[in-house]
Amino acid sequence: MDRIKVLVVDDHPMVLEGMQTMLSQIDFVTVSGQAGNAYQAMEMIKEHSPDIVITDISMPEISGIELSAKIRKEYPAVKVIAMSTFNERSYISQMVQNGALGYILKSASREEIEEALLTVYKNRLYMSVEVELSRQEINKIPLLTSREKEVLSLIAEGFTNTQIADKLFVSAYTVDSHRKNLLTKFEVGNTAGLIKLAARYGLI
Amino acid sequence: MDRIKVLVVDDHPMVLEGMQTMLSQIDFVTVSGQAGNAYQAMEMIKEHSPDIVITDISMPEISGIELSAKIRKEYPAVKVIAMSTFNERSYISQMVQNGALGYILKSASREEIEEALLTVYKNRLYMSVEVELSRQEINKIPLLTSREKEVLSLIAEGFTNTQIADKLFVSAYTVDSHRKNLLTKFEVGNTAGLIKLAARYGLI
DNA sequence: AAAAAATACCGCCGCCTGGTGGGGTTATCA
DNA sequence: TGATAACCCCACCAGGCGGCGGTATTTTTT
Repeated sequence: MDRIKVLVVDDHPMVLEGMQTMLSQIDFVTVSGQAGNAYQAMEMIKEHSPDIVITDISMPEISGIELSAKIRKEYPAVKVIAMSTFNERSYISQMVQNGALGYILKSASREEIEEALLTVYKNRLYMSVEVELSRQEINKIPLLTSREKEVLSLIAEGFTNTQIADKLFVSAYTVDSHRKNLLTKFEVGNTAGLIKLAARYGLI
Repeated sequence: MDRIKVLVVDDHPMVLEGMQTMLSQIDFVTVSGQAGNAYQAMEMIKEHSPDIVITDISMPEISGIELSAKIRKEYPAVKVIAMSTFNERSYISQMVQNGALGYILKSASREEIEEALLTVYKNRLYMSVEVELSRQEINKIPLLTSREKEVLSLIAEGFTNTQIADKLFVSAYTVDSHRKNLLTKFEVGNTAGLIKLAARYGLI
């Protein structure tokens, strides 16, 4: 097998250097270059035609998501692995929709990067374990009605049942019912637990 | 001037490698080692006695904050620079309280790391520009006593005053007092607002 | 000695929690 | 087409506990 040519894209120099070092320790990989933004990345692809592009998601100007779409359009043979921190899980589906074949976290070990590269090279989907785990957690996020979302936001802002009732022109009992349904859906026993989960899921 | 001996601590191998590479490009720096956790870090300090330790904040088991406190206690001559991602700014005040002299983000450039090292080496405080900008928000984070942090965590997990009292072997009245102090310190009117702010500040 | 933290207590008001059910809309199917 | 189910929004009640205003002692820290 030929060595896999990899291009790394990230606006953080530290990550760029770290990835470069880690990739150079893998014997079947040749790093064909580094790019600090999407423009540089497109140029490097044109010049070096890498097999795989590993790109950060959140970058100024053009995001990794847009870059991925651009690559798929102009260079469909080039495979994309998306990379992010723990806190950007919500982008996973967007990346996959835009043609990314892999998804890893910046905390990935050398072994994991190796596996991701090999899997994606064979044109198969790779998801890091942590991502997969958090995907299940995402599926645990209850489906809320629009009214429930409304009430949840107001509770989070510290309003009481009565105040919320006044704002929504309904009885305080009604607000209370919504609150209770929220507690049931989130499987928590009181407001504190509710707000904590809502914050974790990015709902407030 | 002798070369500054630097130890890097981070549980993400990619950051470790990246920082190592970037530091090796600075002529007045010698990297005296890498550590993947706080235990390794303490051993390396004992062995190599570095001038400066650059440590990640959020690490499993022992956090960078605790590590910083430990270093100040056992090796007061060793200076600490804290490092985090964008999303963990709330820890800055805690780090400074625990003896860190500098604070940089993982997106720092080589030049910025250089400046941070030189400043801290002279025993002066260094804050990266991005951090400085958000410091005003950080100053709003109330200083909590250890007991208050404990109670806050338990409230966030959904326990009632009585349950918390049982866990801490104190009266429910006491727990209530702590709760009231928390509400006052956070300037909120009820538990919902308390948990929301605590979550935003990364305290729970 | 002074300040801060942790502890403990009282009483009132009302929000919060647990349980129950009615009216309206939509979807599906016999 | 009428029946049934599912879901949402709304409403009510009883009781417990939280929210909130105090006061005060003991322990620890500075």
